[in-house]
Amino acid sequence: MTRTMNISKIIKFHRKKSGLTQKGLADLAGVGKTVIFNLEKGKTSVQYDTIQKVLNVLNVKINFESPLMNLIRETDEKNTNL
Amino acid sequence: MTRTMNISKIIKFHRKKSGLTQKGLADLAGVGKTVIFNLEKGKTSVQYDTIQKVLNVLNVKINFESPLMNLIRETDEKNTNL
DNA sequence: TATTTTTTACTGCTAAAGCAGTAAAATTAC
DNA sequence: GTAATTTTACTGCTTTAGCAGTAAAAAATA
Repeated sequence: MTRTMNISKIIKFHRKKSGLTQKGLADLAGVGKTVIFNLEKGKTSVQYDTIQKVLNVLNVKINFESPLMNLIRETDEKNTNL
Repeated sequence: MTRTMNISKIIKFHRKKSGLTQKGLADLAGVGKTVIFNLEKGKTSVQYDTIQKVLNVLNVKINFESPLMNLIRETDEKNTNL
């Protein structure tokens, strides 16, 4: 299921559901406990790859949505790089 | 439409479709040109809010997907904060 | 209740993100 | 073809993310 929602709430909810403490999640994700604390506090000046590490542990996928999105492969077939 | 894809390609594609240069997009997003260059180059150690600024200009939404996602509002109704 | 665990909140430190400027390479336009 | 634009790539600089450590506040547990 796909929904638009702030990261803060998503992380906290999934962490709780996983029965993890902030420190526990941080260790599993390979980040400092401060990152989890800050994210759940609502801080968004967190590096994208750091957030990815956390969401990976929690089994949360990041998707991008736009009207043009489905045109990428079809019109730009040569861009197999990147 | 929703798809899982790397930010790099998404940004470059949408920027081109918008007829913007890297500098042009950077200015509209209020970030440095280096950010656009790095993002399109594939760098992921970019701050989340910085990416948001860029994607906002390009009309790209970030969604989060997980099996638990639809349970958030229902089971955690009091969390209207955050 | 008291005790343990967890969360919040601060610290000083190191590494690096983000910036503007410049210049060369590549692309596009004429 | 040349000229203009755009992209790539590098600078030095300032700000800050992320880290571990500590401690107090809050929450959970016995």
